Amino acid sequence: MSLKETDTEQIILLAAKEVFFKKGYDGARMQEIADEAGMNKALLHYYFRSKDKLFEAIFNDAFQKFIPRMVEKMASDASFEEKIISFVDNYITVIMEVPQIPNFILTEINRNPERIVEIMKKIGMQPEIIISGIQKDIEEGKIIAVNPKHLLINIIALCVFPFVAKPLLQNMLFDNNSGDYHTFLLERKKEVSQFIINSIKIN
Amino acid sequence: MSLKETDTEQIILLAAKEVFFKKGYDGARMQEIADEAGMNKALLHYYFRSKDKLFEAIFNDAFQKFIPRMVEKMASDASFEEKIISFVDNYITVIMEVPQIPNFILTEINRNPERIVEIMKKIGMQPEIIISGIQKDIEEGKIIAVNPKHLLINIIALCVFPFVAKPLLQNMLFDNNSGDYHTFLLERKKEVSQFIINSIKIN
DNA sequence: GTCTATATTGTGATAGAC
DNA sequence: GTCTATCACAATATAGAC
Repeated sequence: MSLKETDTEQIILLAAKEVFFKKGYDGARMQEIADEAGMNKALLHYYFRSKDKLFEAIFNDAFQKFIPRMVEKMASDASFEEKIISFVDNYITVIMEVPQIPNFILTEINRNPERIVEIMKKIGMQPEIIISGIQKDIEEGKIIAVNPKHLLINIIALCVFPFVAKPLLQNMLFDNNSGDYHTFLLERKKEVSQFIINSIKIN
Repeated sequence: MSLKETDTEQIILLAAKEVFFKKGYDGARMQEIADEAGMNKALLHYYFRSKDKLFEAIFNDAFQKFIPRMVEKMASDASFEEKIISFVDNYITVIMEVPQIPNFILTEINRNPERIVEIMKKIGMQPEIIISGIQKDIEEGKIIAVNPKHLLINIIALCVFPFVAKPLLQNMLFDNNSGDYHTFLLERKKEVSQFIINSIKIN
């Protein structure tokens, strides 16, 4: 494949990402993507055939980024504290690089829940490994007895929610000063892991 | 106003809610709302003039339900434990009555963040009252020293996130068995308040 | 108030020149 | 590979009969 061909394709993907992230599938317009990419609508179809195919490329890539790399972190031999600190810090850092992803993914998944079944198979994220990892830590007396599924959801919720609800929380707590909210999100790396550790540590 | 007029209006609102909740503003079609309501498109415009106006009616109502009634609960003289238990139980119960609301509100707010400023004024939810309430509990030594804003977000995140991410979590943890997930959400009333209390209690 | 018919504009997609 | 022109259909909104 020539360099030029790959180039155009990447420009389209970048533009499409921009528009789909902001407007969602239904709100996005091929015309707007073309404008954003500085080219013609027809060219989008030449490279991706349809709006659907173009969207799918964006969605699959974003979904990969959204799914936390939990297995490596949580299934190690480190102490639970270390595992939590490392996971939370890493996950929030990753999301902050493309903070629109959580809202985009959750919106699109709710719009079309059937999509999940097929996606999950491709990814193979195996939550059972994390669940049983937590179970093991409980049995070894490292943390108090909790329902692992609830704990897992709690961890993810604490990391992700501030990004999904950003416009609301930003206005509610900081009068829309985006710099403040950014600082707030950085603080959360420590706050969240501390919050979790406190709630499950053995006294 | 005659009974018949109010009747039709209510039927439209009910149908619109159904469709807007599922598809969002951009995905919703006036035709589908009309079908759902068992009447003609023209009638929707007769009662609400435009898709925008109809949407606004739905959105404002849903937003009211989404904003937790925190002030009453959190500003009382009860112990912090009691306040948390009461708030979490109540909020999750309210959301479970119309579980599509969190995703609907967060999607639409991200799609059009400008909307918030104006809405927030109307509501007057005064988060400062809750923040300073938490501050007071800290000063009185009822709970450990934490950043009140982070604690507030944590509480809301733990309650709301499982609804926003339902399709994902349901598939991830329960192989799409919706009965299991419903039970899981009911369990959270206790799990979440316990989780919060553990993390901030003084040893 | 409620319906049918229609105006009008928007939007994904393709044909065909260069 | 990239562009212009255009098709075909979808969607909001209105006109006007009943």
